[in-house]
Amino acid sequence: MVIKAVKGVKDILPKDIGKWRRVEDSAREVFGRYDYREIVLPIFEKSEVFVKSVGETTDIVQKEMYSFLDKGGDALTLRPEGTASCVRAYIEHSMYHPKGTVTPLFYIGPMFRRERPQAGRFRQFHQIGAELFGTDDPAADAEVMHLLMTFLKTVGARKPKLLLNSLGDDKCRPAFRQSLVDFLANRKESLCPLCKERYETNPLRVLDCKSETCAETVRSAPTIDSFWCDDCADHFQKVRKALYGLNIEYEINHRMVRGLDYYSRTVFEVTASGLGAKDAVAAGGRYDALVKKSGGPDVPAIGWAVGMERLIESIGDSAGEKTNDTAPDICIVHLGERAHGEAFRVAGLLREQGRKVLCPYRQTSMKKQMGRADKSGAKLAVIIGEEEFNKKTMLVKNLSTSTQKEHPIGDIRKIAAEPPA
RNA sequence: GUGGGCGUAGCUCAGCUGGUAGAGCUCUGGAUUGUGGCUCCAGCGGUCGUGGGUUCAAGUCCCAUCGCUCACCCCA
Repeated sequence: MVIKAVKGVKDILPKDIGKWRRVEDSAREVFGRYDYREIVLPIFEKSEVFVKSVGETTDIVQKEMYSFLDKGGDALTLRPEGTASCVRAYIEHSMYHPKGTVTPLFYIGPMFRRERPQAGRFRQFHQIGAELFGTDDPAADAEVMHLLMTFLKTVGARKPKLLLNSLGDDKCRPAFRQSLVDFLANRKESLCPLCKERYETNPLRVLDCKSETCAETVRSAPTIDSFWCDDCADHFQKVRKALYGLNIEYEINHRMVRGLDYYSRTVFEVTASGLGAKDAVAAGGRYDALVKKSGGPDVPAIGWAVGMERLIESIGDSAGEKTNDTAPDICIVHLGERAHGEAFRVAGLLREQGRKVLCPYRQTSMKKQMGRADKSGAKLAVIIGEEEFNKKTMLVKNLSTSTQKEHPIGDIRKIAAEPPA
C-alpha cells in the first residue's frame, strides 16, 4: 500500500499552483496600497500563546489543536490561527514603540486544526491575515473592511457579502449574555437538542441556529444592540458612517457571534458563493483587550483572516489559467547521438540568453518530438538532425505557420534575442 | 466524536437477477525512412481498497476493516 498524505491535508500540485500564486500576488499588491507590511511567523508556538488568547473553553483549544511535547519537554502547538502569534511577535519586538505607533501587518501561511475534513475545511489550511495594531478609530474598522473587500474583488471572489455586528465590550456584554440566558431558561424545551447543549456551553450560539423551531424561539430574544454601552453604540455608528463613506455595502446581523474569545466590539464576516455548507470565506473583528491580556501594553487592534482554500474554491475557474505561462519559447528536436549533445549545447545557450527552452532527453522519432513540441505550446522548434549537425546548421521552424528556414548554428544568439516570426 | 455516499487501469468511469474484467483519455508502436495538430489500426497497463464468510463459481451477496467524500458539531 502506498503511503498517502495525512487525513485532511493536501498537496498543491503544479497544475494548481498558478491560482495560488495569483491570490498571493494580489494579496501582497493590495496590502501594499494600504501600507501593510508582511510578517512571517513561526508555524508553532508555545501552547500557552493560543490557550490564553483563543480561549480555554473554545473548541479550537479543547479538541482541535496539534499539541506536543518536544524533546526538551516544552509544550508546543502547531498554530490553529494567526492572530495570537502576531500579537506575541508584536509585543516581543516592542512594535508599539514609540507610543501611539500604528502597526499594520499581514501574513500568509498554513494553519492547523484537527477537525473532520469536509468541503472547504482541512486540517492544514492556509490563511491570509491582516492585523492593525494601535488604533481604535472607527475609521480603522471601516478601512480594514475596505481592504478586505478590495482584495476579494481583486482576486474575483464570487458575490462577496459583508456581514457586520458589534459584540460590545467587557462593560456591556456580560449583561447581554445574562439576559439571553434568562430568556432561554424557561424556553429550553422548545430548543433543538443541539441548542440545549449550546445553552450550557455557549448560549450566544443559539442565536444563529438554523433549526426552524430555534429560530422561531429566538425571534423575540434580546439582541446585543440593546445592551451596548454608550461607547460601543457610538463606535458602531461611526463605523457604519465610515463604511457608508467608503461606499461599502454590508448587512447588519445582530445574531452573528464568534468562535474565538478575544473579540470585542466590531465583528464581521464575508460569505461568498460557490462553496459548500460553509460559505464564510473570511472573518475578523476588533480585539482591543488582547494585547494587554497577553502581557503587552494597552493597545487596541483589529484584524481579519481569509481562508485561501475557500477563496480559491469561490473563484472557481472564472479567473482560471487563461494564459499559458508554462509554454516554452522554443522546443529543440534532435536526431542521432551527436545531434543529441549539440541540442543540449544549443539549449544551454538559449537559456543563458533568457529563453525558455524544452529539450527532450530521450532519442525518439522526429514525429514524436514534433508532436511534443506542438503540445508544449512553443512557438518555435529548433531541429538538429545528423544532416544539420554535419553542416553546422539548424532548422528553425515556426510551429504556428509551419514555415521553416535553415540557419547556421552560429545564429543562436540572434534567434534568442529576436525569435523570427 | 456522529451520520450518509463512494472505493474497478495513471485519470474519468461502465460492469444487469453471481458465470472468471471493459470503454474513453493518457502512454508506446504502426499506417507516414527526418517534420506537429485530424483520422485509422495495434499494443502496454488491473492483488476489482484490504481481510474474512456464503457459493461449484464473488467486482457483484454478507460481515469486518481501512481510505476518500459530503453533512452535523465547530470554524477560514
